[in-house]
Amino acid sequence: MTDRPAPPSADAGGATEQTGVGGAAGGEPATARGEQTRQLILDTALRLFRERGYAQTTMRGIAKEAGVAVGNAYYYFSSKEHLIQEFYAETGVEHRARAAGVLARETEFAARLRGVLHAGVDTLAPSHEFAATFFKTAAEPTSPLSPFSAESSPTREASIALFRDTLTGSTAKVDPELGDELPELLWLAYLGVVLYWVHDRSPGQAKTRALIDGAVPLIDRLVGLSRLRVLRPVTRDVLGLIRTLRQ
Amino acid sequence: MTDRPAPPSADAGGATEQTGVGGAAGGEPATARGEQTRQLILDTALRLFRERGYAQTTMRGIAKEAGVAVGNAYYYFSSKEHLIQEFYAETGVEHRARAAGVLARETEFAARLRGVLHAGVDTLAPSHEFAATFFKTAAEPTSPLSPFSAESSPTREASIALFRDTLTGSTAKVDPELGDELPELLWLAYLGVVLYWVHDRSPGQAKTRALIDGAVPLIDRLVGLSRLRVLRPVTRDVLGLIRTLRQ
DNA sequence: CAGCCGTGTCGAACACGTTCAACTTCTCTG
DNA sequence: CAGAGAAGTTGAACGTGTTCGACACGGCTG
Repeated sequence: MTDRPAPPSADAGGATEQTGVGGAAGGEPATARGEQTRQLILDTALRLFRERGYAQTTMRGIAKEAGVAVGNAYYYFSSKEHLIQEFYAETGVEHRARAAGVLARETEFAARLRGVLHAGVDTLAPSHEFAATFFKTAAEPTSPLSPFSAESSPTREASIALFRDTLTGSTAKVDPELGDELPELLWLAYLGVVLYWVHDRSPGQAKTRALIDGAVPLIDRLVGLSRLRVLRPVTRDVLGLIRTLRQ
Repeated sequence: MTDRPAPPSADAGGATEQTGVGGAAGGEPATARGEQTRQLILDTALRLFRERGYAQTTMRGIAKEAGVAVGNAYYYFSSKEHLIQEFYAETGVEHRARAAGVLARETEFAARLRGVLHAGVDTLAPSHEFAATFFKTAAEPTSPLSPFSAESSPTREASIALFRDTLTGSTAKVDPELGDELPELLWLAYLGVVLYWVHDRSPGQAKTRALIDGAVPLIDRLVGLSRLRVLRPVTRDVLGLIRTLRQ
């Protein structure tokens, strides 16, 4: 069980890059062979996560299933948690792809926002069970997996950009001062939806759908109202508070 | 290092109860000796958590420091995480004690709410560093430590009751329909404050204080507006949505 | 071609949370 | 007072995530 013959990989020649970024775990592989192994481990891990759940999947199990040694997995991913970072990235890409349709079709802000939020939940849906298990990791402030962390920055910025598209591509007329902050606020609202979704035990997470359908008109109305003269001071206060709180 | 003489505890006689609730970990100790050991382990654990942080504190370390065997700790607390449940309970009690002063003094809703929220942060303040570390555990939906879990029910209900006091003891006139739900909503807002506090890296968590001071007037204004005839439909919608979403 | 070195790979070893079967201590029953 | 049985206690052992020193591969320089 401990011995294995040489890997049967009939690998195709070798594109040889010599970047030498230095780091191991976390850095990109420098050779084609490395890239291949990395992908193999990652695919195996995400598959097992979905099949057995996060906690039930062991690093030894991943390594065995992928036909490599445990240490090899740690050469590419500095921890079990870091495998999730890749899950985030994949999810983000698929979210944008799913949202593209609605964004091309709709021009009303409410319809666009509703579509983008539903697209996000659609993307996550197949992973609900295992997402609930690992979610706690993302909640830890010091974790690199926190949506607010520096390491999550690329995924986060991409997600905020999606909500910026949602807004700017719409016919909504927004207080320009609010318009600068709104994409980030919408992203925060999306995080709230995901937070609710993770805890949502209703069949098919139907309640999360209800949350989206109920909250979107409220947000839409609120955004519209923000331009009213009477509410300007309130808008100002809220924006001021938000700017103070941003860290 | 492995041998220890008999514990020096000069224990005072024995009140002998015979409840026989059955369970071990989680159930209350049946004898005075048990109660004493349980307290000892708990005090040691919480002290070490604060001194070294949650992750850096090992069960072996707790046991050693308390002068008991590892297995003994598991006789009283079914997991390391369950030690946190006790931290919650202690925190809740202290929160109420700290809030009592403001609630006895103030009659305005905004002042009362502000006082209660600050009291909560005051209570948590000494544990900021270690709270951030273990916070992730509470975020996992399936965890008994989740503030929404059945096992957290006593602590949760007590906390909601505190916010009910905050409201009913005030001079605020609230839409009665909203009044029923508001305490729970305020508790949710408090969770939001704690969530922000956990991520708050500003010195002395000053930004969390700013959040409270900024958000309380907004909540106060919102609650007041809810009675306006024009906003009744909106209030209705929001309440309807909340009722749907409650799980 | 020899040697070097960066890249990739291995698996034993470590510390941890947790379990469990055996043991001790204590109290109440007969 | 004997002993049964509950309550409490023990520490070795298990499986886990993670580390680390050693080794293999392969292309480049001399």
